[in-house]
Amino acid sequence: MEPNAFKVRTALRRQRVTIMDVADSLGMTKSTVSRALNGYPDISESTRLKVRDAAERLGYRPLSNAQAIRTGRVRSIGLIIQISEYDRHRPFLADFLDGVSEAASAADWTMTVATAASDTDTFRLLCKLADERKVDGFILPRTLVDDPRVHLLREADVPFVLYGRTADDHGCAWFDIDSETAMADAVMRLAELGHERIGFIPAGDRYMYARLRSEGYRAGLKAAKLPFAAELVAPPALSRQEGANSARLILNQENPPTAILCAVDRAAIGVYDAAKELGLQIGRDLSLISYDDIPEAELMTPPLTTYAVDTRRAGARLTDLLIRRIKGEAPEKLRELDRARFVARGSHGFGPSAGPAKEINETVSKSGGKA
Amino acid sequence: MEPNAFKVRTALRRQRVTIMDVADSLGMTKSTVSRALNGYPDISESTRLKVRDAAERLGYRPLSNAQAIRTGRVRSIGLIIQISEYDRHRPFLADFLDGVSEAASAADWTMTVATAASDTDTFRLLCKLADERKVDGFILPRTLVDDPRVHLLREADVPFVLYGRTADDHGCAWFDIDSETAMADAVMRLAELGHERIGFIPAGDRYMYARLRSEGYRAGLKAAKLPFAAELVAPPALSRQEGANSARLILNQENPPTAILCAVDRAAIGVYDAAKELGLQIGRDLSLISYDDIPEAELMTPPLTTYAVDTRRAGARLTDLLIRRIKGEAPEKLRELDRARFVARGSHGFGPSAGPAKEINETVSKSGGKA
DNA sequence: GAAAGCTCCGAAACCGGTTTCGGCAACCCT
DNA sequence: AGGGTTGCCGAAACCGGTTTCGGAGCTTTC
Repeated sequence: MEPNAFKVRTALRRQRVTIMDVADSLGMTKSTVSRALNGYPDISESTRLKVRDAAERLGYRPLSNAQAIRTGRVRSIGLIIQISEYDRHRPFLADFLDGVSEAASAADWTMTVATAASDTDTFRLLCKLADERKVDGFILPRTLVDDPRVHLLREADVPFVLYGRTADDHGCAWFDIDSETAMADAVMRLAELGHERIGFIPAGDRYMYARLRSEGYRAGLKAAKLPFAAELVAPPALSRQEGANSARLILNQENPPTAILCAVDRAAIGVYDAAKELGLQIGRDLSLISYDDIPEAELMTPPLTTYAVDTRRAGARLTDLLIRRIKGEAPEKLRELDRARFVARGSHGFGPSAGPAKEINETVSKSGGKA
Repeated sequence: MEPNAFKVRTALRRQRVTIMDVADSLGMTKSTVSRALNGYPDISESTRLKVRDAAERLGYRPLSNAQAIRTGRVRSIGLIIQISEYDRHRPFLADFLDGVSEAASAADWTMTVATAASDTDTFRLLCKLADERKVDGFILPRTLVDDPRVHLLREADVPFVLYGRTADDHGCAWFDIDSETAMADAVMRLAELGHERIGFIPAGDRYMYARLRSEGYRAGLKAAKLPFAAELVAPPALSRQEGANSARLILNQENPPTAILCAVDRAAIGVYDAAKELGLQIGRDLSLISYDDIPEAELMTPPLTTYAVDTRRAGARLTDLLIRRIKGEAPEKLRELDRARFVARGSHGFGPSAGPAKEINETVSKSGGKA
C-alpha cells in the first residue's frame, strides 16, 4: 500500500520474520536458506551453520501452512472421538489425549481433535478434515469387527492407524492390547485355583476387542483342559445393569459356575450386585476376574481383580505408528501388540470353597471339588 | 516432470481438485472463482451460481493451508490443558471438548489440543502453536488471579478468551460462571433455614474462581445480615483429605457452625468424613452445600446439595467468543457471565435442629435456635 | 453524442515457503 | 592442458489459494 510500508512494519516488529528476512540478513537466497534448514545435502556445512545461526538469532519460525502447501503435510494428526456415556467419567480420555499429545509434540506435530455425536457425524468429520487437509491422518479408536471408517479411509488412501484390530486388517496399521491372552490367562489362573466351572460374561461381537476376549476365554479353557459349556456363557453385558442380569442368569442354574470372568469391568460391577442378592460373597463364594481396571474397580468390596491397560502409552505408540505411516512406511510393518497388566486384588479369591487361603488352595488342587 | 503429467494425474483421479480445475471447467479464471465463492460483491449473481454449482459438482474443497497463507487464518482454535489428578476421572474434559468441538464445527473451524505437564510446558506450547500459526487463538481454562498466560498472549497480541476471570482483565474476553452469586445464594438459603453460624471452606486464592467464591460467601452473609466470623472460615481445601481436615477444625470449636458451605465439591466429600467421626449426620445435624456437581455428589448419603455447571455450554460459548475475538471484535464486548444451577439434594437439610422437615422449618424461623 | 460512471471479470501480483534446474568454480584425472 | 566430475548455490518455477488493479463493455447523464 504505502510506499514505506516495509519500514513501518519492521519498525513495529509485530510482523513475523520470514525466510526472506533470514536470507537477506545473510545475503543469500531463500532457496539456500530453505535447503540449509531442511538438511539438504547440497549445502556446505559452514553455510548451514550460518543459516541456522541467523534463523535462531532472528527468531525465525517457518509458517506450517506455507510449508504444507508444497510438502503436502501439515504435521497434524486427527482424532475423532465419539463420547459414550460410559466413558465420560473415566480417565481414559485424559490419559489417551495425554499420550497422543506428548508423542506428537516430541515429533513436532500437533493433534486435531473433534467430537462426533453419531456415526454419520464421524464420517462427515473424517471427510472434512481430510479434504481440507487439516490433518495428515487419523487415529481410529474403538474399532469394530467390520469398521466402516476403515473402508472409507482405505478407499480414499488417507493414512490411519487403529487402536484395536479389525477382521480384515489388510492395509491397516494398528496398536492393540492383547486382551485375548489376558482372558486366557485369567481362565488358567482360575483353573489353577481349582475352578472347573468358569462362567463368562462377554461384551458382544460388534467391537473387535469383545470378540477377541471371547476367543481368549475359549483358548484359556482349552489350555486348562476344561470343557466348553454353553450354559456358562452369559448374554453380553456392557453396563452394570446388564452385568447383573447376566450374572443372575448363569448363577441361577442347577450347576452354577464357581468363578466368573467378565470381558469388561463395568459388567463385573454388576456381578457384585447379583452376588449380593444371592447371598454369595465375592472372593470367597464366587471368584471374579475382569478387564479394564476402571477407577471403581479398587473401590469395590472386595476390590476387583482385573487387567490394567496403559492408555497413555497406547496413545503415544499409536501416534508414533501413525506418523511413520504418513511418512510412507508399509502398514504391515506398523503393528504392535502390548500386554495388559494383571492386577491382583481381592475378587478372584482362593478357590471354589470357603475358608482361609492356603488350606483351600491345597484342598482344591487335590480334590478339584466344586462349591 | 513428464510432458503429459497432467493427463496422468487427472486420469488417476486421486489428485485433488483445485480451484484451477473449477475455473477451467467454466472457462473462467481462478480469481473469478475465488471471489465468487467468497462472496465478493463484484461478481454477478449468475456467475456466482454457475461457480458454486461447478464447485459442488466437481467436489472442490479449498485447501485450508493454502487459504491461510494469504488470509492469515487457519480457522483453528487452540486448547492447552494441564491435566491435574483431580480432573482425570471427571466428565469435565469430555464435556468441555464436546462443547468446543461442536461450536467450532458449526463455524467450520477445528480444534487443536495439546496437553502440558507443567506451566513451563504450557508456555512453550502457547508460543509454538502461535508462532507456527497452527492456531489463530487460544481458550485458556482455569484462570489464575494473576495469570502469566494472559500477560504473554496480550503482549504478543495473540487472541484469547478466558474460561474464568482474572484480576486485571483489560484486553481480555472471557466467559465465566457466576459462582460468586451462587455462594451468596447458598448462604441466604441456609440463613433462611435458620442457620446463624455458617462455616466456609474456601479453595485458596490462587485461582480466580476461588477468590470469587470467598467473596460470594461474604456477600451472602451481608445480604442475610449475618456477622462475619473469622473462626468460621476454615483453611483452604481442594481435596477430600483437606476438606476433612478443614471441617474438623471448624467443627471442633466451642461454638461450631450448624452449616458448612464449601467452595468445591471435592472438599465437601471430606466434610462427610469429618462429620461421621464426630457423630454428626449431614442433612440433619449439619447442613452442607457445595459447588461443582461432580459425579460423586449424588452418590453420597445423603446426596450432596450443590451448584451445577453446564460445562458443555461453557466450551461452546467460549469458542464462539474466541472466534469473534479473532475476527476483530473488541474484547470488552466479548464477556459473558452465566448462572450456576442449584441442585437441591439431601445435604443442605432443613435447619439447625433435628426432626422432620416442615415442623422444624417453622420452629427454626421463629426461634433462630442453634443445634 | 461524448464524458462519466457502473458492473463485472481477467491478468497479475502476492502469501511464504519448497523443490527443480542449471551453472560457476574448484578439483581430479589422464 | 583439456575434459569430466563434484560441491555448492542462485534463479526461477511451483504449491493453491487470495487480493489488487485495470480495463472492456454497457448504461447513465447532460
